[in-house]
Amino acid sequence: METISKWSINFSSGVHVYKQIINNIYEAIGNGELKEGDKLPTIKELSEQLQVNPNTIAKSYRELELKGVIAGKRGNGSFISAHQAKTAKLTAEERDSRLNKLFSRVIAEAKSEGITEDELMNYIMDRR
Amino acid sequence: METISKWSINFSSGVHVYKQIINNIYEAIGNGELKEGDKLPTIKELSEQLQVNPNTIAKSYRELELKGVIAGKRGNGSFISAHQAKTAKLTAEERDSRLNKLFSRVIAEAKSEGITEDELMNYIMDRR
Amino acid sequence: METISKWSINFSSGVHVYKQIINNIYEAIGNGELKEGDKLPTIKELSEQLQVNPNTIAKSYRELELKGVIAGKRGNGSFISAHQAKTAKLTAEERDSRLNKLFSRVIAEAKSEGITEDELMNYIMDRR
Amino acid sequence: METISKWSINFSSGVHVYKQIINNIYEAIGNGELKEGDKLPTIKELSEQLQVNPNTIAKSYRELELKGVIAGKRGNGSFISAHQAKTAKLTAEERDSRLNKLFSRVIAEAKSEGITEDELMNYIMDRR
DNA sequence: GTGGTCTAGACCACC
DNA sequence: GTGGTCTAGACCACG
Repeated sequence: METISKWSINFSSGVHVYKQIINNIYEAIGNGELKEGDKLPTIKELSEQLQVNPNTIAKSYRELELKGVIAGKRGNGSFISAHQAKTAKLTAEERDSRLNKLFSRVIAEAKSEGITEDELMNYIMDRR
Repeated sequence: METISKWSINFSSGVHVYKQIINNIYEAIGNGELKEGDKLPTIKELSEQLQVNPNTIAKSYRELELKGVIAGKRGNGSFISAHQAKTAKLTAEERDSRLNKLFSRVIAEAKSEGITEDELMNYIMDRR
Repeated sequence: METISKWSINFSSGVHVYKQIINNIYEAIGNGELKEGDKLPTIKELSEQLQVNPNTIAKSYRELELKGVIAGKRGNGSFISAHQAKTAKLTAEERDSRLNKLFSRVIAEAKSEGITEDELMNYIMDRR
Repeated sequence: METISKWSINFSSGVHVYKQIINNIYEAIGNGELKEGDKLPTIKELSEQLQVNPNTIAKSYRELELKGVIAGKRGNGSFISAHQAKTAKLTAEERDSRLNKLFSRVIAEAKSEGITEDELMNYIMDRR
């Protein structure tokens, strides 16, 4: 559960917060950081960690429960459900296509903010 | 202008429509599909093509105009502005701050498309 | 917050309503009536007080938010942001460019209120 | 007519272009640069000088003609009308009140763009 | 309840 | 005909 604590929410990304939480959970499942039967962080825990209102976390969990990805045990927290519902892996082709689009956007956006492509790349390298 | 017509909107991705439009435009600029002085599709055109309310398109265009990325000419359409080194030389501090914001936003959006942070990083590394 | 309630809109001045609202906020900040962290009137409040559609107020607030002047907290209202030296050190060139734009804009707005360019300049000289 | 040629239009001031033109004419009358019987620039002349569409100039002249401030002579241009319709001089008090508001806004707006009050004042001094 | 997005449609400034 | 403002009102995310 401690490894999960690098989740982060961007409040001005144009992506709904509850959706970002869902996405993070999907990613963690894909990563193997969360496996069948693992316990998810409490709503209260996540709420404090991500600085997000508990209701918002609850909404994310509710939506995942509806899809059968997780299951809530009354008073015991929520757990990754035995039923798979994997992240519907993208084909390598589709993934690369999206990455191409995404990255050419990043470059343009960076430039429009006065950042060169080199500065961008250096930043990303340092970030690892 | 015909090459642009493959823009598409995902209404259930959790990413705001006006933001997706902005992203598409940044992508096209990054791609080289749109260059300085090029004419953007008319608000009405895009509105019909993407099945989105004209005001929503207008909102996207306006936000880009405020950022100086495009410029609207009444009665003539909107155009890609001269890309600016206008934001002037940034301090290292300010530059890193912008990069942080930009990149954390990108991560959120990537995840909303089913791309993990690792996949994103690997892609960028390979790209060098 | 009560001192703010003397804001007023002139619907026939030829100046856009959303711009007048922005101007009022800038004025209040310049006056010292609004300081960092202060709460702005609710969109709904201002809307009723000024007899202007809520969306128009929202547009003003959003534009100021994009510029980093204010920040909106969902369910809590909008607040004056920490005033930034965030735009970083400007080059002399860029600074003069911004001053040119700003000041020529101000002249246009002054004239729209019946103030001549000479009166404006004299006022500023006297002010020193 | 040559002295008039310092009129300028700001297209992003939030003040309608046709209104700016009207304001400029009122100011010129107030200044004494334009007196009763003086000939106004041709629509075509002004259009080229200000880089504004002739229709827009025409609209400004039409509005001034309706108010009796100017009078058009078929094929001879437009002239300042004998009837006064002065600029409805502001009281010194009212004028100073508006200038106070205006200037405190300018300072706040400049600051929010990374310009100090000193830089602003120096710029204005140099501008004379 | 608050900010924010989106739709729909009227009207206007400008070309 | 094009961009842009404003209104009106539904609906949503978030607190």
